[in-house]
Amino acid sequence: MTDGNALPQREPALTIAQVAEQTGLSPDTLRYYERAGLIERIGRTTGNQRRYAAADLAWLEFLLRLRETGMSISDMQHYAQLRAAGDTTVSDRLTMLRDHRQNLAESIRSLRRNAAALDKKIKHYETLLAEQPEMDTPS
Amino acid sequence: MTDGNALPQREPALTIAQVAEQTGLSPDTLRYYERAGLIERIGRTTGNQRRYAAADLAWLEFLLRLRETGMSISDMQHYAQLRAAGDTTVSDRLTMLRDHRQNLAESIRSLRRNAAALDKKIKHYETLLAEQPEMDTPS
DNA sequence: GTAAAACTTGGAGTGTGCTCCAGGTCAAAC
DNA sequence: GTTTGACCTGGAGCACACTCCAAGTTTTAC
Repeated sequence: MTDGNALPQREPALTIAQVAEQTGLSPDTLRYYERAGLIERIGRTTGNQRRYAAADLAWLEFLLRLRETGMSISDMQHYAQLRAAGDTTVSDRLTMLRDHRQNLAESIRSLRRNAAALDKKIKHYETLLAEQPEMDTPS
Repeated sequence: MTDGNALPQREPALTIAQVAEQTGLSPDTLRYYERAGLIERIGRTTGNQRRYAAADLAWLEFLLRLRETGMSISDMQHYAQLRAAGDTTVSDRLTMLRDHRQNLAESIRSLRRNAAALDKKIKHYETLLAEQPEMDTPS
């Protein structure tokens, strides 16, 4: 939201390939996120090529955190819209984050329960193998 | 194509709808899993309708655990093939489970890191709101 | 015995989140 | 100043994990 669209001063201004490198996303995915409205329109060179500012990077990294914790694209779109709408949406964003945080806590708990059950199964197999170490040699 | 397939005695023998109810999977998904080879062919009535035995239920529940911890269908297919191949594959299955368990541990760690970062963001927003409690009343 | 509900199959369709492509423009290196 | 590689857009295509459908059969309830 600087000017119409010009690049602000002398910020780092990374190319899409550099951002891809740093985030682990592909250039295609970066363009897809922008099209999908997860990212506000990135500043361009006079030749219409994207140049990412440090703030864009930070926002991308936040989005990645949401993604890695299982937030859907459509929820991220919603969050991005709130963010774009300005300071009056802070409490809505907080609500979204708290909800997401709770879901996350629950899914971590669920994973830990399943991990414990897996450990049991693994121990069971280990016992089996310890009792019959070689199947190749019949009695 | 029935026989070679008859129902064993007087086991519980649940219908597909009952298994769907108990596992939370849809009947379509249960049939899909069977077609995909995640489940061995389920016993049938003389009229060709599926009747699930207790062992089928137990296997399904194990599959669900793998699924919930992020194992792909194709990996589950692989595991199911090993299982169908009999006791000589126990050590291969153990290897798969250990690998999966390690991936799971790493993804739990990652989720916890992200959860901590989310907590920071949430606190930041809470502070913001505490400082400017009402935006509705301009100064 | 019959009507309604549940089940069967093979195959097509769907939502999500990318990923690839064609045809063209732009930037960097020489 | 020209070549080479990076980038642009709109749109098609893809992998995954289901989900739905049509047309027919079986089971259950009465």
